[in-house]
Amino acid sequence: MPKQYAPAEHEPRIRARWEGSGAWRADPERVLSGRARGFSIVIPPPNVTGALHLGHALNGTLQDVLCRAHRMMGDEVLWLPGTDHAGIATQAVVERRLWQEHKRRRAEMGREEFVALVQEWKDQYEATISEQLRALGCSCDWSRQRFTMDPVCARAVRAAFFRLFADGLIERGKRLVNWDPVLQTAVADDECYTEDADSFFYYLRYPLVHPHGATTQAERSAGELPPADAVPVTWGELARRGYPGAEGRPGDQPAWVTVATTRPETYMGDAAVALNPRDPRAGALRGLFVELPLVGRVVPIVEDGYVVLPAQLARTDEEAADPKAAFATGFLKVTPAHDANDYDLYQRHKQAIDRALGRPDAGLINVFSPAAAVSDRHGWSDVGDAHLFVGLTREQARARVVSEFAARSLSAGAAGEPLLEGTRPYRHGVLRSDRTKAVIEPYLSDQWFLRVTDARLRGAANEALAPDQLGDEAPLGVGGAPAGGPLGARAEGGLRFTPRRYARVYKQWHDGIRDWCISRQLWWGHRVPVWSVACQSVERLREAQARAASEIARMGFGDAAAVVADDRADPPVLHVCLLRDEPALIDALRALGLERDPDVLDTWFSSALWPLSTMGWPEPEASPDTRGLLAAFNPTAVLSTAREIITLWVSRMVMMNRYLLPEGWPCSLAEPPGRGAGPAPFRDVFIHAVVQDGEGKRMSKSAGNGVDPLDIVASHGADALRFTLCQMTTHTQDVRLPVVRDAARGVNTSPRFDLGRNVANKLWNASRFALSMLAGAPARAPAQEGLATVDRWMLSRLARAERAAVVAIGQYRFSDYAEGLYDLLWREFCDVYLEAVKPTIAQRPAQARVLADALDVVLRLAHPLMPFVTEAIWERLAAARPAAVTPGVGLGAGRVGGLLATAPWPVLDEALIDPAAEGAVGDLLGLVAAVNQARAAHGVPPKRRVVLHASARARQAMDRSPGLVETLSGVGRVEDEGAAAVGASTMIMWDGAELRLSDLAEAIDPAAERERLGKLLAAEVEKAASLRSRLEKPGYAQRAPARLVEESRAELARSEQEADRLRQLLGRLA
RNA sequence: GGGCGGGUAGCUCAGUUGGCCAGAGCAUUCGCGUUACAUGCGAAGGGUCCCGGGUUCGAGCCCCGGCCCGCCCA
Repeated sequence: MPKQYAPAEHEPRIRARWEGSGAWRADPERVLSGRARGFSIVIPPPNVTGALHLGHALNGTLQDVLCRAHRMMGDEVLWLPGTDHAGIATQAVVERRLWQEHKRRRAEMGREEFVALVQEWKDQYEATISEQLRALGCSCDWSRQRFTMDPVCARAVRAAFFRLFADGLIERGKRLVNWDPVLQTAVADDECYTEDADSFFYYLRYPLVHPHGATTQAERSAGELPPADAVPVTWGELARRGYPGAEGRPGDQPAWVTVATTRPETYMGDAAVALNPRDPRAGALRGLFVELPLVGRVVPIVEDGYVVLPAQLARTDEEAADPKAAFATGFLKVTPAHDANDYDLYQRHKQAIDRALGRPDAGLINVFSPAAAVSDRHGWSDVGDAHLFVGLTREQARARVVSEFAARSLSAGAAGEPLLEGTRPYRHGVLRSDRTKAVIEPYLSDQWFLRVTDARLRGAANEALAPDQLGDEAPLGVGGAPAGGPLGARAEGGLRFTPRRYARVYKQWHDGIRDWCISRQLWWGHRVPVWSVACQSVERLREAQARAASEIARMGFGDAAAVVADDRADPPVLHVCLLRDEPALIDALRALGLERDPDVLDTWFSSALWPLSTMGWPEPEASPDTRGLLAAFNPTAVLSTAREIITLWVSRMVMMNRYLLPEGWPCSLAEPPGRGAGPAPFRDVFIHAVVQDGEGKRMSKSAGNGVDPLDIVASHGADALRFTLCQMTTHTQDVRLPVVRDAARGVNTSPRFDLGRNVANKLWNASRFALSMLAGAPARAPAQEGLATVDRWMLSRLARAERAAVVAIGQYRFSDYAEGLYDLLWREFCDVYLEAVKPTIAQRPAQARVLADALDVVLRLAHPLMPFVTEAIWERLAAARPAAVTPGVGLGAGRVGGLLATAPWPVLDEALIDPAAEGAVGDLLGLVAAVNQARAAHGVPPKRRVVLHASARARQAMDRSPGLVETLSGVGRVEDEGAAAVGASTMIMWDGAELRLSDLAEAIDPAAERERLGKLLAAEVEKAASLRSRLEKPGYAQRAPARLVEESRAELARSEQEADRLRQLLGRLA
């Protein structure tokens, strides 16, 4: 074996052995027949837009640790890999490349050709991603790799959509969405970012009017038609109404209110002006209206607490502190079709506004085209004199509105003040599209919505939480207490988050959830399976509905088609959702005028089905690759992911799984779905930390601070990468990884990975040494001799480490797992045990056996974390180890191909835990430390063997672990206490007494000796003083537990005794 | 504005119901080519546990009030 572990020489070969063995392929039969417990994980599918980053590597490592550990513990493991089509992201990337490389637009090539092109891109990246995961050693079941748009997943999407549509949970409606005017599609909040921009508040004057001219209320109720023109309200009238400040204005002139806005270009879409009911002007304005300049629309004034009072009217400090208060006038233009807050405000005052404007939904006045240019063809009809804005872009329209308002005034003649009262610079956040950087337009459009607010979805998701997740009491066994089997079949009882605090995030998100817009105006994705036709009237709609229903029934597709007639839509529209593409039926629908919806579904719709679709739902038996999977492996054991995914994905998976699987699952899929009573798709959700750079910044391509996991595999090896990532994974929300540039290789790396590399190398060398000793040991000799204390110590440490590893893994404490292994391997197996066996192993077959067992146990415990190096060593250990195993140690053989990856987790009897041996070796290690400190203080050359004059007690302790102290501290000879010292000598303190150490050199430096003993004395005096003051404090003896008081007293006595001895030694020196 | 996480050695982090003079790795300094490993071994230095109060025999940990960094939601 070479002196250094060279990962590149082993990793490809071992990967090939693993993958060739078929050990990763899950067998649902073993679960369904009760022969093994199932343990499954579905991978959070990476986007096909790019290569994996360090976050993926971290998550992949954690999942692999869990899978490998459970596989070794005897569970049947399914780790299901796959990728996500990432609709908008992928389409945008491919469109950009298409333009850069071929100067072509997708519109020129048509939908089919474009989708084929994206497919090619996807194939390429999917291959890259799976290769990267393999390079990390991920033990995924590659035979079952899925893609969110492959036929199996597509079937699930179709079935889920159909089910939800038929149950009335999917509906089409006009709503405000985030609109990317470049891609011309709705985008989700998480596909946008906010950027601060310098802008202005514009102050626009809207004239106050009586809407109905001179008609009185009495005349109107008598059916008199109002005059066409509104009648201006004068300042005089306002003054009579008690409007503060109106007296100062010319009484015969028209009055106005001033709205403050950052978006004057949307004023054509105004449906009202709002002010706060607590505004002192509110009363005077009640019943009045304003007329929009140029447009001529007369809109009502409504009162709503949402409106910010201007700073001078603020009643509380909090109101005054609102940054908008400084800019507010108290009047808000309400543009429901172009602002989400205005939309909500409109919903609250819908009756009043619709009545004032004369028809239902009249407030939704969309004045823009999908490209965000002013348009009178998308819902705006009363253009009036505002036609001069039509056709302008948003930016042009803003400038033109401002200049028109500046140029016009309310009253004719020089006295008139301009409609533009002024502008003030204002810096505020502007929402932009991730993909195109375009400013997002809140846009009113027809979209498909999933009513996630329904109790069957949101309610079911919240109810899935384990009851103790939201309580204040810490649950027993955070994140899953091990109980039962090796890793514990935790008691049932619902979804659990680890760390637990994320349960609250999950719950709170649901409480504020809105219906989910699931349509996207893209080409890359699952196309909405609905065929529709708009009808001229409700009567026509009914006719069309009847014809479609009879066609469907006649052709025998009653179970595969759902018909919905929407008579509230304008115009009324008939929708038919199809479970499958049935060409004959589609032709028949076409003949009735129905056309397929061009939109595709939001990517998260298919992601939400991932634990179902990957396992073949709704027809798992249809293919050999999915047969049995759903029943055996859904619910999965755990989902491991990043925290921003809780809302985007975790919640939606829970809703879908609970909705689509029947109550009492696993049972027959033919059972009717339980209406939200099915199981959650996983028992645990582990939220891992986000890896940041050394400054606490998120790693990103654009910032150039990212680390490519494959660069680390190349430089340090996969095991080193895995160890370091695991070791960092605590339960905090983020972890920092200092990033440095490796100029020679032109890549980013981190010194932290050296730790992992060193650990792998340490394991390699320890094994190399252990194997060489085993080769020389008389393996076959029957072991008559008992075990030395240090052997029992080693077994005890192994037994404890095994238990600690199980607990750490079971609680997703990956850092504890890694550090526990580090201590076991480095501090105990290498620093102590390997040193201890050096002088004795050749004569002690039993010790050789313990050594082989210890190495085997270490390899097994470390395998989930560092699979490559442990597998490489285990190959060699198999040939070198003695046939017999130490009693109490259970080490089964590899189940498949002699692979460690398929070998059982070690079993170590409780009886191996030996506190006496641990205490004894601990004492000896204290002696070793004392000797080494004395050697260092006197500059004794490392090679020089010294003489230890041991007390009877020391000698006895040493005899039980022969050679241990000698090897570790360079003691060449042990003499009796009374024996004459050779050469220079010194005293060391051990167990409250001093021992002489001699033959350090020809002479020692008295100054150095004084310094050393002085330091020891000072420490001892400090310690004794602290103990004494504690004991002297009133109440300590009475109130502290007796055990502690006892210990303190004993410790003080020992400390004082040691200090006395040191004083004597110092006195003798002087 | 609401919620959450963090602040402990130069750096990255442990510190589980409050109880040994507060720990690890890296970095630093000194010694070492020592027959498993220099990706190693031995030793040393290094701390106002963010600040201020409180509870307690005892606080890094619990309570109250601040400050700073970060994340999520609105």
